[in-house]
Amino acid sequence: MSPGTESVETGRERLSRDRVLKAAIKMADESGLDGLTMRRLAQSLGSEVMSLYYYVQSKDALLDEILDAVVGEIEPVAGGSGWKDEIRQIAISAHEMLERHPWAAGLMMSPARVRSARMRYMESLLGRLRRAGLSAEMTDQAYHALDSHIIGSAVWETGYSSGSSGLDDYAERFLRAFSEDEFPYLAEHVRQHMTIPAAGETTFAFGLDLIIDGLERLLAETTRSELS
Amino acid sequence: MSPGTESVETGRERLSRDRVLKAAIKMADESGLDGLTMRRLAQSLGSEVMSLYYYVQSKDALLDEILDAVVGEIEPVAGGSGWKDEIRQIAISAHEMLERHPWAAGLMMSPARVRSARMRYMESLLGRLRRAGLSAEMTDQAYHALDSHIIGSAVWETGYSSGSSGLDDYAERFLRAFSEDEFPYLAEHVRQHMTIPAAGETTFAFGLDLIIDGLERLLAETTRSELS
DNA sequence: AACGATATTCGTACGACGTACGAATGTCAA
DNA sequence: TTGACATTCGTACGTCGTACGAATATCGTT
Repeated sequence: MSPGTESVETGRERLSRDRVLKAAIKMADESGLDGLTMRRLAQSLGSEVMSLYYYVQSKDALLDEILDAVVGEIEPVAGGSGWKDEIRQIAISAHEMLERHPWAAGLMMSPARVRSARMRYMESLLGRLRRAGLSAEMTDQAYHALDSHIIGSAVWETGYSSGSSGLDDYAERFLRAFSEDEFPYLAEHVRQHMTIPAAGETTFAFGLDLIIDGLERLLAETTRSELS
Repeated sequence: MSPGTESVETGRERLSRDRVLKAAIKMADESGLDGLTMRRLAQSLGSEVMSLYYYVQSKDALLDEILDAVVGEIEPVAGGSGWKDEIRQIAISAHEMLERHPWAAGLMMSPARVRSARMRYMESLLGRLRRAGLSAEMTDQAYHALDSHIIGSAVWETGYSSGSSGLDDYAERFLRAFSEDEFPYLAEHVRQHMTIPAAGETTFAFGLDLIIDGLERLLAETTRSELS
């Protein structure tokens, strides 16, 4: 029982930049961005608030970093399978990342938060489009269409799943809140969501293919008119 | 100079639910959601904080209300011009609303905030799709594709225009922050944004038409296979 | 082993936020 | 004038991010 022998008492390790970031991501995943508090974060690490500021300049900087960390989870795509497939894979990987870390969607909107992983992601998407034969202008538009869809879908799904308990409870209360005569289509829509469980994946892919197929057609038109 | 004669001294009128909501919208438009503070709001109305709570149950309820107010600005579309045009008009009107009130995009994501104006908007969009001949399932998917695009685009544009001063300054600093050899396509993309001013409208319409045209094609396929 | 330098952790305090509670004030009918 | 009700506000609490500087731990040198 010499002092200093049982070095760890409450399981509290030395802090580190990495431990702080990991814990922050975990907390955001579990409690959302609002649940991520410097005090709660410190507590979860067995430390005091101000200790965090040795590893992070500010909460805003912390958000920058964990955003770039999760963006880095988007898998770089293996080449050689045609631009349609490759873009599809990138988009789906991004979508999966946003399902794991729904809070990231809201952060991705800001160009002020673009860091290295995000730049690599943008570069790969832009590159595939451009090399598929799209003009610079069209690449630009296509990129935004894809990103809008990815972020917009994530934002939607987040909203729908965040209804604490089961979605059905909410949907039923919602249905009772208005007359079906007045909103017949809306009623049908809500019922659709109740019967089909977790259609997120399918719905995302539906819109994605709408966009990609549209691009393919535009591309075909362009090249055809260039030949004539 | 009898007391009580000059009833209004600092131009401060009686408060009212309407004045509170209008001021809140104005403040959110000018300063963003973060800039909308109960204290600042009271100040702008020449009142004290707690006076607001006579007209509004909580800040959260206030957000619900101003969201529904601006959603109500989306123009109901005049019928008779074909479903493609009508859906296009609804989407564009929604997009314009979100340009006027960028903060609304972030709020729209939550199904918990669906109120009457929002329900009317959803009903009209769902109705056009369904009456165009889409199945219930396809209507569902199409609706989400459209909404994702609308919200996603708004979120993007918000980010890009919120760079305080000119975008160009930011873009140039951004360009210097990385090597063009490493990110050639990204560099081109940023330049694209610098040269073409305010491409928001065009870019939005580009993606929108991609989706709508895709729906038209799917619809054609469906009806064709039904006939056979 | 002792010391000084550097790295790491933390205690205290400030101003901003949303809002609960109840008292103060205004308005108007009887 | 009085009482009832509508409207406004003062005070106070607990939350947040974080500035500042003091406390403590760690480690290379002697």
